[in-house]
Parts: sequence; C-alpha cells; structure tokens
Amino acid sequence: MKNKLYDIFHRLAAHFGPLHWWPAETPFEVVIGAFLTQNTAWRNVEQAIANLRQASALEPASLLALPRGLLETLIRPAGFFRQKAENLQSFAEILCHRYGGDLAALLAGDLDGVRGALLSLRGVGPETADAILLYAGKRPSFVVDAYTRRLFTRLGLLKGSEGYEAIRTLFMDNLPHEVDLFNEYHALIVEECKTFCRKGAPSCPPCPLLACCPYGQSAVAL
DNA sequence: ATCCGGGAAC
DNA sequence: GTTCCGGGAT
Repeated sequence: MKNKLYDIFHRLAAHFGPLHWWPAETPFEVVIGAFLTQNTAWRNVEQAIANLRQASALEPASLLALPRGLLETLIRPAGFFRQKAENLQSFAEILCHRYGGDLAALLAGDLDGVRGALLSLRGVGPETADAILLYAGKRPSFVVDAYTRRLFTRLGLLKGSEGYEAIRTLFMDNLPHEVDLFNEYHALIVEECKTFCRKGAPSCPPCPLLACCPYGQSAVAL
C-alpha cells in the first residue's frame, strides 16, 4: 500500500468496479448537472435534465434562450429552482458571449487560474467548480463533497471540522494528479456513501471498508 | 411530521 | 448560522 488514500481507493474499486463518471452525454450537460445537484439528490436532477432534453435546452445557446419562467418550470424537480435557473443562465451567457459557446475554451489554460475564474461566477462554489473542471474539462482537480467529509471522518482520516480546501489539499497532496484516478475516486466515494456509509443508518457489516474503519468496527461491536 | 440531498450566498 | 426547494425515505 502506497498510502491510506490509495488503499481505500483500491478497496472501493474492487467492490464497485469501474464507474466511468459523470453520467451525462456532453460536457455542457455535466455543467448543468453540477449546478442542479447542489444539495439535491441525483434522482431529482435526472428528472430535471430529462425535461431539459425534451425541451432541447441542453446546449448553451438554447438554455440561454429559454424564458426564465419556463426554465424554472423545467428544472423544478431539482429544487432551489429560482436560483439554479438564474445561475445556469448566467453561466450560459458568459459561455456564449465571452467564449463563443466553447466550453473547452473556457476550461483551458492554467488550472488554478481557471478554477479561480469559475469560483468568481454566480452559484459556482468549490465543489461545483471542481466537478466542472474534472468531469466536463477532464482537468485533474479533486472533487470534495459532503460524502467525502463524512466517509473520511468516519475512517479517522479527518477530524470533521476541516474546510473544503483543506480536504481537497489532502487528496491532491497524496495522490498523483491523474484525471482518471480523480474521476473514479470521487465516483466511488459517492457510491460507497449511498450504499453503505449513509448518514442516518450506515450499513457497516457488509461495507468493503470495514476492515480499515474504526467507526465501522465499533458499530459492529455493539 | 421530520430528515436529508453529490451546495452556495448572505 | 439562515435561506433557498422538492421529493423520497423514515
């Protein structure tokens, strides 16, 4: 084992197999999903994206052209629909007007520079920025989310009080900056936390990380 | 009836 | 710490 983060990755990969995220047909669809899934279960995002597909609004220009009220209606299942509609059209407007609708152009260049530019956009916080960079831009920026914090706190590798950047730095300082590795690792963390390391009723006995998890061992011992 | 979602802005 | 919001699970 090169280090604990590798060890955990391999245990998860052995159990769940290759996941090949993100579930989307185009890079811009990844961006839409990244906004829509903010504090929202993916199941609800799928319905919203299906509505956008039905309305042929999964490209920057067509999304931007939708009347705000219609867009709000289409993405309603994903919750927070007013702010998400505003943020999505704000992003689409910048993409269309400053980059000619070319997402790859927006995501090209110095990684930290592009990340900073994304973070300056309305409705783009650190997780959304990293998800866009990694899954839409294939840039090696590790994605941290509530699942990551919960899982690694239970594993004893975090105290639980660390901020986003500190957690991202932990992963980026201890793993090679490879897009495929970051892609799979985040996807595996999400699957692990949906399946076993749930918030309310974790399922520790069958968890693939039980052998290296102090939380799970104490839970099983009860 | 409450809780929780692949957060972000204020 | 609050607000923004819907939909399935408990």
